[in-house]
Amino acid sequence: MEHHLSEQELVRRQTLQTLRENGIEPYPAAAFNVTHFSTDIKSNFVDEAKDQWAEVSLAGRMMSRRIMGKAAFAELQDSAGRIQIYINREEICPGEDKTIYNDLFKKWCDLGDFIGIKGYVFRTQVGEISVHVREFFFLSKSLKPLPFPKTDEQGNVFDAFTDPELRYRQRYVDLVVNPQVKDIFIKRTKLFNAMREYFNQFGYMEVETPVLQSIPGGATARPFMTHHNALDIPLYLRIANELYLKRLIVGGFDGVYEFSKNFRNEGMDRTHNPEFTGMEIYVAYKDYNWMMEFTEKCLEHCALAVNGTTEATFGAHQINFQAPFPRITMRQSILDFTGFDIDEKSEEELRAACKSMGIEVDNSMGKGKLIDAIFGDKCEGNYIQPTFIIDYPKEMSPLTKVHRENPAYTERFELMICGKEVANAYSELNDPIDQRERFEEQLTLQERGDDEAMFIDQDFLRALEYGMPPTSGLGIGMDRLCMFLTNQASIQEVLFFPQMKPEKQG
RNA sequence: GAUUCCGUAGCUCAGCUGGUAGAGCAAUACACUUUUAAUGUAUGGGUCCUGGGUUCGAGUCCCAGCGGGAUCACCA
Repeated sequence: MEHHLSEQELVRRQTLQTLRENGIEPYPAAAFNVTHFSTDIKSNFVDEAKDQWAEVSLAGRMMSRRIMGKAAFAELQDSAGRIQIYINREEICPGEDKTIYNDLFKKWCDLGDFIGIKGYVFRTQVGEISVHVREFFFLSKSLKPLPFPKTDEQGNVFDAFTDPELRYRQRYVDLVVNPQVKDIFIKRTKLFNAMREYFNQFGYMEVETPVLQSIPGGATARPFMTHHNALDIPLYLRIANELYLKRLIVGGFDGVYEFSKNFRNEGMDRTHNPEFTGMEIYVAYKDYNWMMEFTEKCLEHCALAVNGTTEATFGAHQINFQAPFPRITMRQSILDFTGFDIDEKSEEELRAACKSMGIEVDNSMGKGKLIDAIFGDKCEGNYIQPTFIIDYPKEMSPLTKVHRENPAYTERFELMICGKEVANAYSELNDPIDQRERFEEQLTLQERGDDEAMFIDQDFLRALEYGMPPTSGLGIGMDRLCMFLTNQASIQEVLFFPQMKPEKQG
């Protein structure tokens, strides 16, 4: 593991020894009572009420230090932010013994070490709110030097810790030294909390369904495969949780939802990670029209909770999550951007249309895939503001109820933001005979060479045969939504630990 | 998977047509009682990603590999 230690690491290990030799435990067990956080002090302190700030106790990492002989300034970073502390030798070492200042603080403490301080809040000559230290405690030793970005008065950052590989592999370091990174993840948690809160107010129930599935259903994707030793059967990591949530609707719940880690054994890029988080919710006795309203209000609520406004910036785009969102049928969308009407067209006509538009096609593609190709190529990218694309062709929606007015289409919508799919919802197909036929069509597609067609889940069909109420379901790509709400172009920036190739072992 | 760029001190980076490895911060030592990218003086620190090749000589040129970024393709 550690076959080579740098000069600085050796020095810190030596200092660790020195601490012990002087009776100071570098990793003390006792709790340290924190009474205040850095940013609360800085935003609430007023000079007139400084008596209220006469006893504060903070803990965190020492991130910088400016020693001027018998006095010194340092910066303490806690979970909330940073605050300057002032240490005066005569005050923390009033007696003969000056060890705490001369040795412990000046020599045995390194940048990155955890310290605890007790003292009072004051304002320095240049006006910075700081903590005047009366007592100094050593809390934990840091043996590896952190990268220390510096910022000048104009806010220019020097020596920033920016190498993506290091940032992702050592996210703990990234979080310590890059406060803007921490903010993204705070927003991510706010997003999840806001969405939960929105669902819970209607009494919908958060549930857990299997991650290990013997039939990976509910979506079309290559699964990760594993093996259960005791049962001696193959198992798959879920690619979606849809079919299990619907079983719960069959079981009699009116509304169920789950934040689901899904796993897809496919390519990785800046919008795809092998494991990602979906949210799916199913509500009985509703249809996709109801679900559209529910979705736009939910997202408006979430945007407000995360950013305090429905406005969001994504790259060059200004987007607004204020409900309602426009609704456009897929037929109309394709008509708008290509002049081609997909209505009542045969597979051959669609294939010819694709070719004339310069879209690559092959013989494994059925009507659904051909239409999807046109939409993906010519339309999708144009929807910057949140927009519902509705009424998808039947062939590309095997789990969706046929449209009540036109059997060539289904009652399905996707929500597009900045040209990307963020949500997908249906009036759920609950006719078990129809569902079986749709699965069988998928099987035909599979035989034609479509390796993404769905597997047939016999138990799910059995559940439908017992009867499922009319239901609408919604799936949201949480990572993608998080990217839009935090203005991040890469999924790796909204995942604490994005997938990386294994590090080479030294 | 394709194309392209990158990998040098703990961090951020320089290093020209090949000729003894550089800076700032961080570290070490000393000085300094209100500094804030603290300051001043001095010092130490390198598997130049790995392995081959060309060459008298490779951080530099060539080949292969490893890792990463970007773009494209694939991917409900």
